[in-house]
Amino acid sequence: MPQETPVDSLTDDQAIAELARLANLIDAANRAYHQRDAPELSDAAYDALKRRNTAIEARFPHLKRADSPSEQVGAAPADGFGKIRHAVRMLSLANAFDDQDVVEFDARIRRYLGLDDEAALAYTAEPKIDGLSLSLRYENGQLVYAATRGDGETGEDVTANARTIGDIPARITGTPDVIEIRGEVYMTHQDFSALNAAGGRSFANPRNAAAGSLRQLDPEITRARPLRFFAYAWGVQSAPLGSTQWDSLERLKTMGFSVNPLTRRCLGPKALLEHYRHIEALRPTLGYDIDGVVYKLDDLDLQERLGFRATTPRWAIAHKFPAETAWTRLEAIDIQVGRTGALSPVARLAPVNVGGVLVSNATLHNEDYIAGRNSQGEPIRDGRDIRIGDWVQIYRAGDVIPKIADVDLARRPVDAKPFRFPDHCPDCGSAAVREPGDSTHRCTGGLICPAQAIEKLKHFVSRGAFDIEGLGARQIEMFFTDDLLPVREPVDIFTLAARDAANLAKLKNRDGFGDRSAAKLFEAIEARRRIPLSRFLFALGIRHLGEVAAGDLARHFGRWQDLASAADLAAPAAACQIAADAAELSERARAADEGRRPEVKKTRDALWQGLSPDARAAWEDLIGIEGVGAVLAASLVTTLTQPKERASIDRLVAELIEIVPPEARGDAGVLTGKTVVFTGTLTRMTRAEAKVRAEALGAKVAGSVSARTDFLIAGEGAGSKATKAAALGVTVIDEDAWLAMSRG
DNA sequence: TATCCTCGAGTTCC
DNA sequence: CTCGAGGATA
Repeated sequence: MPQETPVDSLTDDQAIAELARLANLIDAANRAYHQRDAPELSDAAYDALKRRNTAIEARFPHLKRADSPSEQVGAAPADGFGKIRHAVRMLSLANAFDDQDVVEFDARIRRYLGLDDEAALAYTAEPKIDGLSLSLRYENGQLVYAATRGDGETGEDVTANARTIGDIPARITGTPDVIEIRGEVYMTHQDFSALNAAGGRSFANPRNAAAGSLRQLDPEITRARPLRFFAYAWGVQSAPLGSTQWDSLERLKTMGFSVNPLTRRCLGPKALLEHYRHIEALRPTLGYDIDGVVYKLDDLDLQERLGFRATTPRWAIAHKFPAETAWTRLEAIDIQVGRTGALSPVARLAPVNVGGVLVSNATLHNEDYIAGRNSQGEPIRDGRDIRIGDWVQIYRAGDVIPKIADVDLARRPVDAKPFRFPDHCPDCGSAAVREPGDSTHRCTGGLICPAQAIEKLKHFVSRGAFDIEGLGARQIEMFFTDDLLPVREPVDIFTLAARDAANLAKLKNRDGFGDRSAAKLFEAIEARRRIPLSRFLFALGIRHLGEVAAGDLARHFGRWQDLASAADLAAPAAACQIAADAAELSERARAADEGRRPEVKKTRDALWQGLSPDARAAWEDLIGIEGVGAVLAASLVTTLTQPKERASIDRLVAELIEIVPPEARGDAGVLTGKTVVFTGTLTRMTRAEAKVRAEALGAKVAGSVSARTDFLIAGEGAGSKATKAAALGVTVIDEDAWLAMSRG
């Protein structure tokens, strides 16, 4: 890299050239950051470019460019692509990494369907192409749009580019009126080498090349790139394609799509594994990148019965090939502080190429992982005795997260010492303690720890939470340390505009902001003064309270005020729970020392006796919510009733216009709003299946019978629950009645 | 009390 | 994407 001329000694002409060069570099970096099709600059290098640009602009204000990078916020969403909402979510798949995982996948499905002893199930197995997934929508046989996967819900409209790909027919015949075809866009090794040799830019690997080519603003550039497409799935359809996965794929072929020729139908996990080895053996000769084999349950009716987990279908899995590895030196171990105060060690590595990606960091999880053994001194799974200066073998777990696979003890420096985990927060200096039974050290600084505060704020504006456009991690860090417009807690975000108006120096005149971006940011913030209760709760960043639990709580309470008062009522109970846990822990330790059996129930009961009925009722109500247990409840209640935390939340609430209660569950189901409990053995469907069924009909499925239960569904051999239900006057129905009801 | 499943939290590179 | 642990269940 050439030595940079100091800003002060630049001539006007040199400054113009330099500003142009910087604008180009920064623009390219922004695009790379956004489009993932080029190697990215490090944050430090990126910042250095921006700083130099700003310095030159300050020295030569009259030379500032119209498209100055300082006018743009961070990586501007430079997309010329429209957004398209997928009619049916684009899925991701669960992964299997060894034979055992595949056997379990099959076993899980049989268990769920209650087919334990029956003949082997049929699956399809096909190579998992390492490209990018694309969804094609055809209406009356015409291609109407093509969308990238995006986040699964919404993708980018790349229709014009998709039309230039030879494997993608513009028109298909003999199909349902409306159908979405899904598949993978990829580039062969040969085409990839030719493209890179032809000059212009060089891509790191075929996948990046395919991604970069598909996301060209000019479709003519895409046309010139040798992209290909394999179809493997379908979304909405007005008529079924077949009754099995296999038949449907055959149907796709007759429509004119390429389906991977190595797709096979296999009976049972053994056959799947055989085909996996076959594909693995052929891998080097295929001429395109694959990263595993996908297995799907063949029978579509069974697929439908199995349904989905949060993000993945239960009826499919991706069996990944072993990851690539590389050796490098561990130069240092740094400690990062998370939003809950967790201290996480990170390995700083001499940069090394692992499967086409330059890796310089790797997670080390916690103290035990680095030591290779737990606090009792027993070796732990995956753990290694890792020391600074060691040669370590890196792989990317699931081809993404860098991890340490192995340590070369022969090359360990003689003076290398075991890593001593810090007992203080590297950021605020507070004690960092590791609770007994916990694997992580936690900073006890709470609200006073700046690292925690920043991470909490980042979480607050993140996607599932307040999701404020134009306010990402980078901006949060900037505002946190800002003297004029500080943002130290969530409420500060909502007072930004007013404070900016009152300031002499305006945000829009700052580095990294312009007229437009400042106004847009304020607009985005305004829009969030109305926020769904579930998002609001999730945004608070309370430990153990994630998106799902936040949704559960929101549905249960409906209004923020109701939840807050419930927390106030339950406060003594939460304190009691925590005290009882602590007492139990020390009692167990003492009992172990003295060689007697611990007495825990008594103390717990004694503490519990002292509670007011109101407190107890409020607590029981919380614990009664499905998915909410004592740990979450205690965390929630103590946070909400801690005076400083609560004051901060109240300040935030005062700035909001409305915390919107969740919409009542659609009244589509016959069981909407009802709470049902299952007991005994169901003979015609498994418990798990029945639960999903009931929920689809709008019911809440609880584990135990209470006065709030509407129906108890009693299978064979129902016991105490049935007795209790009778005593409480709860309606008890048998399996036949349930089947009739659930068919509606 | 033990076991299974799902969620939460933390992390990397693009 | 993975690990740990919370929560549900047998």
